[in-house]
Amino acid sequence: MTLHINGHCDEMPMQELKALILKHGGQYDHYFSKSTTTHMVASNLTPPKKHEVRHFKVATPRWVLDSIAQGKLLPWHRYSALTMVPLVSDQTLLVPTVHGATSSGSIPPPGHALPQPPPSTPARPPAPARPPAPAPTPRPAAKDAKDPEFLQQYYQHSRLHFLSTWKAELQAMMRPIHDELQRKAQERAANAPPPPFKVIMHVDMDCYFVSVAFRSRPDLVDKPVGVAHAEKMNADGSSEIASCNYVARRFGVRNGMFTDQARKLCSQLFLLPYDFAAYRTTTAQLYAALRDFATGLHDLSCDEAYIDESPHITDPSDILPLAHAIRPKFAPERDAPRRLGHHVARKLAGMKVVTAADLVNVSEPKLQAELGAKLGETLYGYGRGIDEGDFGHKPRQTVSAEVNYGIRFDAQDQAHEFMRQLTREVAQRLHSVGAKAAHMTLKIMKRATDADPRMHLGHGICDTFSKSQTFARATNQADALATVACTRLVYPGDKVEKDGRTLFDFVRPTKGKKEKKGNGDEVGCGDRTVGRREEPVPPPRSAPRVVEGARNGAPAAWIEGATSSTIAQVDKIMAQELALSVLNDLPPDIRRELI
DNA sequence: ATCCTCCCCTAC
DNA sequence: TAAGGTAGGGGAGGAT
Ligand SMILES: Nc1ccn([C@H]2C[C@H](O)[C@@H](COP(=O)(O)OP(=O)(O)OP(=O)(O)O)O2)c(=O)n1
Ligand SMILES: [Mg+2]
Ligand SMILES: [Mg+2]
Repeated sequence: MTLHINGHCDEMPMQELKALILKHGGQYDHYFSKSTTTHMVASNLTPPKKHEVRHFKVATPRWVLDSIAQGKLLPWHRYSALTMVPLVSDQTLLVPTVHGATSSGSIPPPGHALPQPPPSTPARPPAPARPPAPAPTPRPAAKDAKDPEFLQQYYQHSRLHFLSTWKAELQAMMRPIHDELQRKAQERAANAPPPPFKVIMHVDMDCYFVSVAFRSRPDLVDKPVGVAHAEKMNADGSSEIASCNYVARRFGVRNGMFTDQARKLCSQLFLLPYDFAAYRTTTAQLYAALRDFATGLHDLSCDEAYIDESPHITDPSDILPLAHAIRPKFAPERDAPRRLGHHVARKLAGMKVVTAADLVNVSEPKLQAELGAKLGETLYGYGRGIDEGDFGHKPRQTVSAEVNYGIRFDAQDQAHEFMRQLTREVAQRLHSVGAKAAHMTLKIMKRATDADPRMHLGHGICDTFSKSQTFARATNQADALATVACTRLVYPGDKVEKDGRTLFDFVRPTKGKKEKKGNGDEVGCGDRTVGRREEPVPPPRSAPRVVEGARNGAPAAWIEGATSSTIAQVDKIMAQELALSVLNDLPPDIRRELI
């Protein structure tokens, strides 16, 4: 059973109550979750709050203390914290509990029952009533990017940030292993005939985040389950499902779907929380295991890798047995096809290409005309079993930090302060990989006029703008990056009188496209004014100019209002020594020009 | 031709 | 009570 404590309770500090619950075999939800919380514990609820939670099982802390003291689970309704509210008759409205029980007063199976004091640890006697705990006043959650704590909190909770940064860490971690495998491969090539077949296996963990969550919730393996942040219990909260298991997929639930939509498809869906630390250790285990099977290893993501098995294969019939050996539950029918993005898939469907086999029916020029030269050629090859994709690692070319959530600035200094935080982040990452950048790009997303105003903290429909600049010298200094971002790529416009709400003003505004995600085949871009070569970075130009730009014919020299997103990206990163040596190798006249 | 800048798209 | 990041491939169109 899983309890959530609402507000503070009169009997004892919340932390102590929580510790008691955990100690005696209960689970604890920091946030109430419709799908995992079985009971709520509350001392004093305001009438509106009572109304809000009237469909849930809400008991007083005394219920927990008495149950522990008596060594058995007492019926919660004797301790209901909702006595002022008439009991509802429609119990079917109750969300599933961890045990699937929907009737009130259900007693969980013994294995999960709250009172199970181990003989060695006598139950703590019920705490005597005390005065209310001193107001714990934890710092309120940072609401949006105006809050200086926002960035850190956001990163702690963003799964996409986790995926991306963990992938970069993985690649760094794998480099020595990769080098070693490469060395062995060269040795083999020198001493033995090349393998008759090139066999690359694609290893991908099933519903990764959910599978990790199952380790602590084995009771749910047969249920439809997703991993997502807790939703607001009341009404309209919804969060994105990072991963869902195959039971849930049978209902149509998908990774990346929002919980409100998912629940319409599958009302019994259970949602479990993230556990980023566990993903890390599990991924490390995965890669350690794969290294022992493979003669080549290409890390793709936290749950996925290519392994080169060519030397182990002398005949095609060896392939499946080997795959079975590597993964006992290997299921050929689940072998994922190459997935296509929305836009490409639509264009292909227009050519009557739905499966890979259909690709043989389309000529290469036709594919190239529809999809671009490169992708057309690549897909033409795929249709014929040709994949020239290389299996190597390239050094990283860019480092970037980007936030498109919680961006709600009212004034320019807020926006600039946030830019300073982002550039500081980029500088730190450069330092951590021992690199400097020779180029920087700033990207801004501006909320489109037709964006949905009810949007919570997401970015919604936006126009995007970007501007980049080459540095005279490569740098990894946070201050330098911040200066460039705030004064060279973007600067406070002259027309700040606009309610004091001018936020960013592109030195050279460009016309943006319609939206970030979604069907992006509107008009192409254009309207680029002259790009004259920028001066070397420090010192910044003293007199920035305002340039009129146009989007759909309207003057658009500044961006105003509740804006959206920011990215600070540095390009052409290089080892520190290299940056200097390249510079020193330049002919003196060019060098003087740069410095 | 090739490079550069700004933009789009994809994957996890 | 949510947490739409991040890196890379690549194209259009102008500059060189
Ligand atoms: N839109 C997405 C897609 C994936 N992920 C995370 C959660 C996934 O568990 C993990 C791995 O992604 P996969 O594409 O491999 O998806 P799963 O492993 O969840 O499912 P499958 O069994 O189809 O591989 O990345 C995410 O947060 N958001
Ligand atoms: Mg997977
Ligand atoms: Mg995967």
